[in-house]
Amino acid sequence: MSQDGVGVDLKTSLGYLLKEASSVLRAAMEEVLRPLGMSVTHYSCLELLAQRPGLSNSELARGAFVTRQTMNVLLQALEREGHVTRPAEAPVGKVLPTRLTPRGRRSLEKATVAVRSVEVRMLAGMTETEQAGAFRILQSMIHSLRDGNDGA
Amino acid sequence: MSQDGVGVDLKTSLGYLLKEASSVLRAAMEEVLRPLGMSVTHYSCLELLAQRPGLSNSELARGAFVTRQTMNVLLQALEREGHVTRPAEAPVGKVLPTRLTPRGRRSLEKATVAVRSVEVRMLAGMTETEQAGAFRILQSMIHSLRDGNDGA
DNA sequence: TGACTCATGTCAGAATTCTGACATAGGTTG
DNA sequence: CAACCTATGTCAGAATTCTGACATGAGTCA
Repeated sequence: MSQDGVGVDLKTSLGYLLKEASSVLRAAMEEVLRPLGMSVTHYSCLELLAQRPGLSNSELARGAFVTRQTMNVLLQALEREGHVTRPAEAPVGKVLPTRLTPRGRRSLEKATVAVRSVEVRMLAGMTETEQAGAFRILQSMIHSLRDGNDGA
Repeated sequence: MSQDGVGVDLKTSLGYLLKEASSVLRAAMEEVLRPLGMSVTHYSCLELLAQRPGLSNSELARGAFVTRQTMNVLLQALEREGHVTRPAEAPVGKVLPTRLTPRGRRSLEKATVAVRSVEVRMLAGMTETEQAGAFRILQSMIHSLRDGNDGA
């Protein structure tokens, strides 16, 4: 009655499982980051800046999967706490390139260790081949959903 | 510089990709549900009730990956709009079994069609074998993160 | 050059979700 | 039976994120 050919069976739905996995991952990350007084978005922002210094507010927002307004709020807090710096005026256009301070880098280091432990735990029991397969499949899903044709 | 052996390289991180996939999926679902005046959590709740009638508030919350307080707010709205019904008093304990009304069922039907189109699009380009592999891998991740053991 | 379009940073208010707290029901254990 | 523990439903307030809106800078095109 619930799946008469038209329903979405949650027990076998990849979308539902994806949401569950994401939820569990987020909870696990929050758990290890809480003792450091850091949220997941918080950490994502610092990690992005470490790997790609000089990212703008909007670029950080896209990388952390939040709106640029949300990232702006976070950046203002991080700036106030001395974890990141932004020039008072934009070198070009309106884009303000953001950079980690030494303090932000130290803060990130501890967080990275914690997050890495979660990622290692998540990958436990998966072979390298399986991990590569998972990577490819997730990318396929993302690509299919992004380049979406207009709804039929 | 960014991954001196200790960093988490976002470009190759399965956790990051998982978050991205989940984000894109959510956006795609919101896009098709918006014309129906329905949110993802909204839809999740109705779909859960269709497949497992009589679920309690707390069980629905776990199934939709939100807190029971959040689900309670949603259920009160759905009840007010006549999409679900709950008995005034608990048959046993404090648990209030929730059920879809005919109206809720009709509302869900439209949403299911929309969500199904997203899921189909997401799976485009994946063979049945790949889908089965993805399913197994996601379950493995969830299991490993839940029971902190290395699932090896 | 001027009009148009797009992306950005930012402020403000709304919506959503969460954390904290409380009372109550049921099971467990001594 | 009594004490304890867990789970549930619910209220209230806080935190987070989002949508709407505006001004500005850069690129495009006629």
